[in-house]
Amino acid sequence: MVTTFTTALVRLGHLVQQVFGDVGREQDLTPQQAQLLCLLVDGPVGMTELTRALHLEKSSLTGLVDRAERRGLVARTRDARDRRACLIELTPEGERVGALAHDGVAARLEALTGELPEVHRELLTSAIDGILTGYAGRTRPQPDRTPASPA
Amino acid sequence: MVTTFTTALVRLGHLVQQVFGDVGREQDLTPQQAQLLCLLVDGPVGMTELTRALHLEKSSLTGLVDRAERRGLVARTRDARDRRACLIELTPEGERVGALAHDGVAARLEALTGELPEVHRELLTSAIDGILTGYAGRTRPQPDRTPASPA
DNA sequence: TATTGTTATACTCTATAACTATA
DNA sequence: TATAGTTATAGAGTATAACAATA
Repeated sequence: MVTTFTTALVRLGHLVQQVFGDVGREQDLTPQQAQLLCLLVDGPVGMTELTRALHLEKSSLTGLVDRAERRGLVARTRDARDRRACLIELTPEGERVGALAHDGVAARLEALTGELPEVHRELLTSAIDGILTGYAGRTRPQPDRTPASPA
Repeated sequence: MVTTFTTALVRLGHLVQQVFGDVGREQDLTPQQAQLLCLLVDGPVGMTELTRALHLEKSSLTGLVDRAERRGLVARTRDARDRRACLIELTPEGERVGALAHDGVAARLEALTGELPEVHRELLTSAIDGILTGYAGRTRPQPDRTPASPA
């Protein structure tokens, strides 16, 4: 079915988006809201860190958080140490929905990959790890036109 | 850095989205337009087939094609055999930009994965292949609540 | 009747630029 | 001055429902 390695990667990317969309729809969340909630299940996160994790401009994130707050899923709290900053945390309802979304994504991906031998899973995990490390930092804000030289 | 396999898959999926965004930006395309153009580089495709490939409602696709058409990147042609249907094809400008986007995505992904041993690349490719086969068909339109039984 | 695609409508998502408040 | 976040604005993306044209 799939021919080249890069084609496989592209399709996998689409699949992951689709999974977030499908899972989000079950909880009446947009894919973006589902991703946001999944990021917050481990505890409060600041706006700046969220922009990096979601690859969004800060104003885009403001809107995303606004809508999630309006739906009663998250809350802003001022950071006591830096009064410019704020932390985004899940409300009780956000915790509930976020956990369902998080587990839903994990369950779907587990179901899809459950037949892979554990050895392969570990191998692939570390391989992906290396890929991710390679792209770290080279995101939009830096107009870096040397994609082939990691130096 | 990455702990679980599913987490790795999710991050890899986000990376692919990011690559489409970065590449698209260079050609002044939105990520969605970049994906559309990449799908059309092999030849004209009908609307219905595009909705499946992009996982969009038909009305959403109408808008996406409208905007791409307004930018002179694609053109609609009526299907002679079925006069309800139409085929979407790239304009000369769309061919140029689409090829740049397509090659840009491939180049970035190749650069990121170039250091992986060929054996791992093949393993990852076939693993993704299996994953994709598993999810095929079970998309939004069918409210199928049995994710574990491929029957 | 069913299918292909569009239109109307209402949100959501996103970026750029300008701004406020704090560091 | 620099950083954290918001506001204003404009455009793009998306889904639902109703529709037209063709099969």
